[in-house]
This record gives sequence, C-alpha cells and structure tokens, in this order.
Amino acid sequence: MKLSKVLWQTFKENPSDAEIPSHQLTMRAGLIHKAGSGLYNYMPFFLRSLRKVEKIVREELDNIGCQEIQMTVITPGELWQESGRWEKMGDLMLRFKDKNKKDLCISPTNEEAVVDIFRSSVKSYKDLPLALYQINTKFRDEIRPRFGLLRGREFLMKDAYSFHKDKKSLDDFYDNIYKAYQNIISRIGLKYIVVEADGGAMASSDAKTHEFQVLAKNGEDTIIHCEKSGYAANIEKAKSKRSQKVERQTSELKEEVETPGKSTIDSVCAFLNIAESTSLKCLLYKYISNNKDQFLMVVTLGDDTVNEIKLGTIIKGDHLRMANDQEIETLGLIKGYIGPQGLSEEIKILFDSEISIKNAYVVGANKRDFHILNLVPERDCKKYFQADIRLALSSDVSIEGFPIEITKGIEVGHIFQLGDKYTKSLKVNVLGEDGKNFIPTMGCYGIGVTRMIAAAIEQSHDEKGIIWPVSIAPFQIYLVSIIKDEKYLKDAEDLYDKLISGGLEVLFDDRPKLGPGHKFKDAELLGIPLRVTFGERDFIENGTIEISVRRTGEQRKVKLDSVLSECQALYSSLK
RNA sequence: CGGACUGUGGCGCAGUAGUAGCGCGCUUGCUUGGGGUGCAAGAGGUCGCAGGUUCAAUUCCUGUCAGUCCGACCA
Repeated sequence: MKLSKVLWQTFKENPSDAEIPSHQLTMRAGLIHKAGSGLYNYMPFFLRSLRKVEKIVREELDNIGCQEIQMTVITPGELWQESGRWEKMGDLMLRFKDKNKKDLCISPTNEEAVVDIFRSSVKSYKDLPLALYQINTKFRDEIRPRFGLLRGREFLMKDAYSFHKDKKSLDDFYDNIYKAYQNIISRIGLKYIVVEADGGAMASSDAKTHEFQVLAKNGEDTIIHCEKSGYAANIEKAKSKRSQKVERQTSELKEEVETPGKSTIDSVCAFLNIAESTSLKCLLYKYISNNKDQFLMVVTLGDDTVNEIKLGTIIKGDHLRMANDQEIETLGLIKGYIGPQGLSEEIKILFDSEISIKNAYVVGANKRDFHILNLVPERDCKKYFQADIRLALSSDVSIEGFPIEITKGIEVGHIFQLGDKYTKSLKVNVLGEDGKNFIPTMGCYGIGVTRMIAAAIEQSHDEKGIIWPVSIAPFQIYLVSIIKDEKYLKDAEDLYDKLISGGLEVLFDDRPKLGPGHKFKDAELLGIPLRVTFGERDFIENGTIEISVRRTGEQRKVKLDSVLSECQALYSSLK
C-alpha cells in the first residue's frame, strides 16, 4: 500500500480526552477517529489489525468445532422480556421502538438470540454438543465510557455459546475453549493471566467462570496472583487471608469509653492508641429480599474494606446498597458510633471471617461520643453469622500461606458455565436418548476484539509510539523512501514490488516532499515491526539499504539484493 | 445518580464588552533532503445552543445541551 494514496493523518499532540497510552496512540497514529462518546470509527490501518485478530480467533474456534454464524445486531424486546433481562439490563441496554411500537434493542450480548435459534432448530440430543459463535458489533451504554477502545460503548466482540446434554460435556468443552483462548492470546503475543472471577450479570455468581486478563498497569481490573500456589483471581472474588492475626483475648466485660468527636476508625484508634485491626468497622447495608427491605450490619476488621461483590453473592436479594443517614437514624443507630451489640431483631449481623469471634474488639457504643473497649462478638452479639466479605490486600497471603501480588489487568476474554439459566427461562427442551425431554446446559464465551487491540498497544509501546506485536501489526514492513534525485525513485519502486512479491505486507511511504525526520517519526508512531529505509546517501555511497527493528531499535545495512531475504529472516525471528 | 471542570477553525490552546488570535495540520510557491527544514503567501471560525442585561455580548447573567474528570455514600 502506498502512503501517498491512503487516508492517513498523524498528530503530534494527544487529544485532550485521552489519558492512557493506548487511547493516545490509537488517536495520534490515525488508527481510529472519534465519532462520539465511547464511539470510534475504525480507519484503514486499524481495520487491518482488526482483521488479523479476527483471523486468529476464527482459526482457534473453528479448530475446536465451533460454527460461525451472524446474529442480528438489533434484537426484539420480547425475547429479553421472556428471559427476564429486559428489566435487569437497565440503562446498559439501548432500547427503542419501531414504527409498530414494538420494543427493540441493540444487542449488548446475545444469549437470548442464540437460545432462540437453538430452540427452534435443535430438537434432539443427537445435535449436541453444539457451539456457535459470531464476531459482531455490540452496544453497551456504559455509565462512563473511557480510555478509548478499552471501554467504548460500541465495540466488536466475539461471542460464542455452547449447548450440552450434561455437565460432563460442558466441562469438556469448557476446557477446550479455555485452551483455545490461551492459544489466541499467546498467538497475538500478549502477556496474560487467567483468573477466577465473579459471574456478574451474565451468569449466577456461583457459576464456573474465568477471565483472561492482559497484564497492563492501566488495566481497570485488579487481580491477585500467588506464584507459588498458582492461585489467581479477580479481586472481586479473591480469597486470601491476613498474614498475621492479632489476638486480643480478655475476660473483661465490655466497657464504655468516651470518645468525643471520634467518628472514624482512624481517629478512634489514634485516640485510644490501638491498632486499627483491633477495632471493628460496622457498616449498615440495605437490600431487598422477598419484596421486603432487609437490613444487614456488615462488620470487618477496622483496616479492612468490604468487598460488595462478595457480599452481593452471600445475601440472597437485590438492590444491595449502604443504608443512608435517614435509615440509620430510623433504626436508632448513630453514624460514627455504630456497634453490633444490642441491636433490634430486624438487623442481622455478618462478621467477616477474619474476625475472631472470641477476641475482644473496640466498636461503637451505639451512643454518641462513646465506644466500647472489649466487645467479644461471640459473647456480646446475637443473631450473627460469618463469611468472607473482605477485599484482599496486597499484604495478605494466599489461603495456603504463600505471598501474593496484586496487579492490574485488562479483561480481554471471559468464559462462563451458565448452566440452565437461559435454557430454562426461555423454555428450551431437547428430546433425550431415553425419549424424555431435558433442558440442555449452556456456556458462553466472549472476547473483546477491539479491546484486545487496545490491550496490545497498552502492553506494547514506548515513548515514540506503538510497537505492534508482529501477529497483528497492520503491515510487516514500513518502507521509507528518502530520495531527492528522481532517477532513484524507480529503484525504490522496484524494491517495493520485490518485497510484496516476496509475500511481505508493505506500507510504502512514498510521500513526496516530506523530510526524512517526518517520515521516521510517523513510522515510529505507527509502530510497524520493520522499517526499510531507501535513502540516496547509503545507496549511492555503498549500494546499501537500511533495515531497522521497531522493538529493539537494531539497525543493519544490507545490499539491495538481499533486502528481501534479510527482511524475511528478521521478520520470522520476531514472531 | 452526585460533585467539579470545560465548550473558541481539523487537533492542541490563548484572549477580549466594540463580532477574534497563536502553535500544529491543510493549500500554493520557493527552499531543504538521514530525525517533524526554513521563508513567504493563502484557505478555514455566525467563539456549543437558547434566552436575558446592554447602544453593543464570544466575553456578564440565566437556562439548556454536550464533553471530560472525580465520586457513588468504608460511618
């Protein structure tokens, strides 16, 4: 491709709304064009990378027997009403009506649609297992789109769905797709880690599910990883324990102490000169269960933090949130001085499992400006239960007691065992071998294709620009001509043709009247793996052409004749 | 949903009560030709939108829309 004929513009300055490298570089290198909040047009070079990612994804999925289909981007609302997600999706789903006032939405995901295909075309167990996938546009009206392609509203996603007669079949397929995902990310050439995750809105929270996290410091997800035990999980559900336990046994009865104006953990502990881990943080939550408001006092060690996702999976209810000031007051509690003792029957108590219920702790006295010195949960509280609801800390150790580290990741893939969540709600029946109907079990598997590219750039760039992994670079060679005397133009053209006929993908910077510096800067910004420089100086003096490697900066000068073979060799060495 | 900030040429920004500039980019000519070359001449904006105040508003006020950032109650 000749640059003189391509629509391409680069920018020296970052757009004001781009904060992280992948967003800045995709914009500056002219790969994408902003259409609106969280909406991006894909420009020619970007599209080439996108196609390469798609190709790798297709090959790996086809390889494990998935069949590619394409579903509609717009799906009828009634399908979502049937599954019950019309309400649950909330504002995330963009809805509208057609001229007949029928509800429609732009697919944020396609479980309903694929199940609809399945139930109308599959009748017998003989068709199972079945795995379908598509690479298609999704729209999610995110609360806060940001970071360019990392959290856009419209994006390209590969979504796959599998149907099985039993758990065993689902497990087998799950293993296959797990490996296919590993292959995909490895082939693209990114560093990643597979973590246990929470099912979230797609599945029930106890579903088996893994996230594929590309490691990058600007990732939006926090993951904990224990090298020694191999345990890795999203912090949403990560189990870990404190490296040390503070024991504070006492036989003393609880004792009130005046703590005027000390309404926060740190001020109380500083005032009483005790460690924060010997105090308890008591938070009041509200949720709805059986159409009734429920209140739950959630208690962690003073320096721990409640993990609301873990909490949400423990309570059997919806609309979990912290109680507001008014609700706290109505229940007779005083903000800043809350304690788990002497509560009314309607408030249940949940202690985090790091709390030793035989230990003595400092808690609020449920009385303004007073705390209690020696509250022993087991002795002084009624109606309590215990569960792991704390957020993992980097100072924690794994359950086995090994050190852990906390890193940031970009979720590029997520696989779920859905069970019968959708096949049941959408009333799918398949005739079994025994002549009886059964409800098939299901899995779903997503890869953010556009996000994958952003993640690649996030992981692979330097101060000059993008450094494409060779697998998905828009081109393999960036051929620059630095020629004043027109009689050498032909030689550069010939080299271009020769590289192409040698099977290489070449972007030829043949833009006239542009200085070498300008071209080099553009080449570095765009980040094509190899740059071939046809310059008069070297060519006339020594008959040589310069080849440089974007990632390492390595340069070598070779004779015109051997440019092709040298490029081919260098290129394969980069793979 | 709450808070803050910002809307001025394609991008990044300045500025002013008397209808606008700078840098980058773009066009043309000359120049330069191994690290965004220099010079000159141009094109391009009803200063987000709607009201109000005023002789006069891009500037002040009000509303509205949009964008960006932060937060979403850790007692």
